[in-house]
Amino acid sequence: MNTNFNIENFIYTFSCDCNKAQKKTFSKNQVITTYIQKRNQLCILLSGNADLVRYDLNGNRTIVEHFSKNAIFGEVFYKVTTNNELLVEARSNCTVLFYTYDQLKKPCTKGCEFHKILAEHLPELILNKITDLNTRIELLTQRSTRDKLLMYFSLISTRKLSKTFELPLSLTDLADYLNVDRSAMMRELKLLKEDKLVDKIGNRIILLYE
Amino acid sequence: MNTNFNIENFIYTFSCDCNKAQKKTFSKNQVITTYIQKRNQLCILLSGNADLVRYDLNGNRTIVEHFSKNAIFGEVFYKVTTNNELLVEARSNCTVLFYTYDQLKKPCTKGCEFHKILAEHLPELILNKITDLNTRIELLTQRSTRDKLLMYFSLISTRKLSKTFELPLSLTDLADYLNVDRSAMMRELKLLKEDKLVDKIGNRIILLYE
DNA sequence: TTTTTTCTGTTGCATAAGTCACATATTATG
DNA sequence: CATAATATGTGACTTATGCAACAGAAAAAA
Repeated sequence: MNTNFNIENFIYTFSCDCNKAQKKTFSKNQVITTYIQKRNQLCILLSGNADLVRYDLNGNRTIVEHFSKNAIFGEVFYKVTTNNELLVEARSNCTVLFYTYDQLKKPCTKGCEFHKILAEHLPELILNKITDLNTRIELLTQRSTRDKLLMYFSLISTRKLSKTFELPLSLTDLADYLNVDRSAMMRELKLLKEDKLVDKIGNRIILLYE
Repeated sequence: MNTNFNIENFIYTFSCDCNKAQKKTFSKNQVITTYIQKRNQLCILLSGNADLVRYDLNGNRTIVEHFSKNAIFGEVFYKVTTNNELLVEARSNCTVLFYTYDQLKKPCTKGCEFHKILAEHLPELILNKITDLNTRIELLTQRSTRDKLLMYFSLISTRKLSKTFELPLSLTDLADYLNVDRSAMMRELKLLKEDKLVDKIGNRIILLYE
């Protein structure tokens, strides 16, 4: 999903005269930013994991996107105007770079190394984001809870190169990510076990098919 | 959703020595391309409308994305490997530019105008794509068929700046786009009419709330 | 440690949404 | 124009999923 290029190392190495970007750290469960459609904010996640979470008027919670190292996110990408609350929440301790789109758009007048390297790698980061979003859509357009679970497991499985893996999410979060009711998801999980398609020991998933 | 910049005009104006891009035209319902994960294809829709459509093993059809003028699409953005068939189908007559990602990535050695302008505007096109995808996810994560319909109508309404508008899709396609069963969607549409939230005369939708 | 909070696992019940089937309307096509 | 093909609209029935509620396990906090 993510590039091997390590922006963080580079950030630590180089300093940039013209750089208006802010670097901040967050601890688990802190709110990194809210989407309020004005600042054209663009962020890069240097380390840690975070989620874009939506709370709707009925109190429903949806994990809209999940971000890991090198993910880009922020208001620039989000023109949807509903009344819902959109927060980026840290899942673990995080380091985040804050830009505005304008800062990134125009080339650095001072010709500094920092901007050069960032501009060079931004297209790749963006490309990764698009494939992530497409994968997300693929997941959400699965017809049933069962299909969503199976596809999610399959994605993690290929990422980890193993039919056995730890769930990177709590089951509560997984339900919010797959956009299904938690108890309904638990029921389906049980049925998958009964059908000998999937086994689950604690946090560990074992795919039994193929 | 899309930029005001008109690539097509520009394409007709400039020619490019180094340009390996192919420009092709398609008539309604023709298949523009299939996603087969090898060629790193990247396409720009110069004119017309097209859909990325998925046919799954149960014969279900899903409209994954809808593309209009200046939309970019192609395999580069799509790393999902399911057994499903992924086709881009022309909804109307279309003109499409075909690139590979490699062609776009490296700067033109001949320094021609064509590449310069394209490179200049590509970030904006990509940004638009990301907001489109985020909107798509927002739509798909609506809880109920009713909510999906209401959000879809609201999107078109803001785009058209009017509470009255023609549906740009057939109802059959709309169901495939919202990822719901067609007859269930029809039922919900009837309920929305009964609840005096939405009216529908033929192809025309009238939003009655607010 | 103890206490509190969050997460997991499960149930009964209600209901939204899918399935199938068909009639009519509308749009393509020979 | 006639005929085929596709889209719309609706109803009866089934099923999947959501909802509410609770108990025990695990994790976090005091």
